[in-house]
Amino acid sequence: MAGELKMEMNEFLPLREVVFNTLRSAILRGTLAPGERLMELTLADRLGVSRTPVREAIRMLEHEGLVIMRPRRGAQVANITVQELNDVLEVRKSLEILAIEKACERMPSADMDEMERAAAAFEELAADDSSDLTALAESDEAFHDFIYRGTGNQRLIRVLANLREQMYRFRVEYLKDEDIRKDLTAEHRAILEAVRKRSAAEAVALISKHIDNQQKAIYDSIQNADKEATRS
Amino acid sequence: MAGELKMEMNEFLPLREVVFNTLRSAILRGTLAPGERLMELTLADRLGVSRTPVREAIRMLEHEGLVIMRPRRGAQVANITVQELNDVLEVRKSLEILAIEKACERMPSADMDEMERAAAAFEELAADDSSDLTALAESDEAFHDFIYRGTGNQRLIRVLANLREQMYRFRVEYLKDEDIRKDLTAEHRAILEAVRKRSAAEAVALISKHIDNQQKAIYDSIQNADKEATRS
DNA sequence: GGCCTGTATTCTGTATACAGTATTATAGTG
DNA sequence: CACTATAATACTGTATACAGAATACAGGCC
Repeated sequence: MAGELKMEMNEFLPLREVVFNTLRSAILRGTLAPGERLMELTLADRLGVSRTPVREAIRMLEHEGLVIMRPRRGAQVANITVQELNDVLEVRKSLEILAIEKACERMPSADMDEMERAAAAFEELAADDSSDLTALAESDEAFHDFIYRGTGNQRLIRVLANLREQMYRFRVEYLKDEDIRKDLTAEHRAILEAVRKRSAAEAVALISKHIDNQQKAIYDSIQNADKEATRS
Repeated sequence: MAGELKMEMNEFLPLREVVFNTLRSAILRGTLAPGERLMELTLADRLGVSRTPVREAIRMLEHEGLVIMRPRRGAQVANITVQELNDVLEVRKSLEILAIEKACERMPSADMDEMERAAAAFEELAADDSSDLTALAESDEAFHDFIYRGTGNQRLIRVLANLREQMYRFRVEYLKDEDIRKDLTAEHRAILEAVRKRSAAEAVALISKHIDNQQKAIYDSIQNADKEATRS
């Protein structure tokens, strides 16, 4: 917890964004553990900025659901419960289905070619055992972003992006397994084909399966984590 | 636009909340017009507070979608386009359907009795021509809140509440028509019965209709508003 | 020994000050 | 008269200061 917070420098971004990104990735990679208190002055000192941008960054994190705030008591890293995970996944599944339906209707054919390239890029990374899991996760997200964007619904894009963030902490876990990675590439291919055919029914079935698999993988990884925690 | 911003005083609420509520209702009731710039110092002076809580309140409004911010240029009251309204309603309909399904599964019978009372309260207000439309709108929302809560999904509750907020500016309009009010009470009754029977399919059909009607009513009221604007 | 109370300390909430960027107004030039 | 350059202004972004609430700890009391 005395982990080194390295500012993700970027000359021309507002400080609050830089602080936000820094804290966010610290939470997601566990440098800031769930339940840990986030004190404005401490963080400000450690990051070499004043309290103001830290404060604003913490408020942004609260909206992402990564931090919870209690009035006059400050913020602490959110401790995601299984219940909350279920809640998020329930909403997310419903919206992923909406998204793929609308994408089947509305996505321009040209964008499908780009989507294909995204799928190919993911496959390449997934096949390489040595590749960085974070990069792999980002590539997976890039693929799904094409579906989101295909809906042409800005609000839907925003809500889905936010819901996905809630699960960042688990996303890397389920990519470790090589079998899962293989399944994922196959699923991506199938989804892509369904969208190309503009067959909403088929695409919905596929994406439902895709989410269910992901959900199951996350639960498994939580189980394992619990077991390990018990052992030690 | 030099409208009087009266602070909604509340001794023990943080100032940012008070400012947030004040600005929010000013936007929703049109005291602050769409497109109008929100300048921190000006607002702070007018409300008799410093820039800090104003700043935080504006950030909160941004998340509600009532305000848009451009870096280094400040904030202005969001100008909702028909496109955005469509986007919100598309997402909202999908989640209202999810909500009623889950409510049919999960709502405790005891809560259904409370829901019935909420429906009755709405009917009473709706029947009285002289009643306050804002109060009526709130009563309508209270009814729907029971559905949301019946899902037991905290995240779903939050997302739906936020989406509903986006349409506050229009909500009063479509309650003015007495025929619509009558339809609404009938629809509420029917929904309630379907939930009591735990008949998800029926309830979904009803709520879809309910949302579609609302959507149509809002479009009509926009049309009328546009016509009036053209006339003058 | 356990509980309560008073005090010290730490932290948030709010106000204010300062710096630097956008925007607007003004003057000068072709 | 238009158009550019420059200066003034107005605002946000960031830092800092101050006040009061929450917490922790110590000492007294039962």
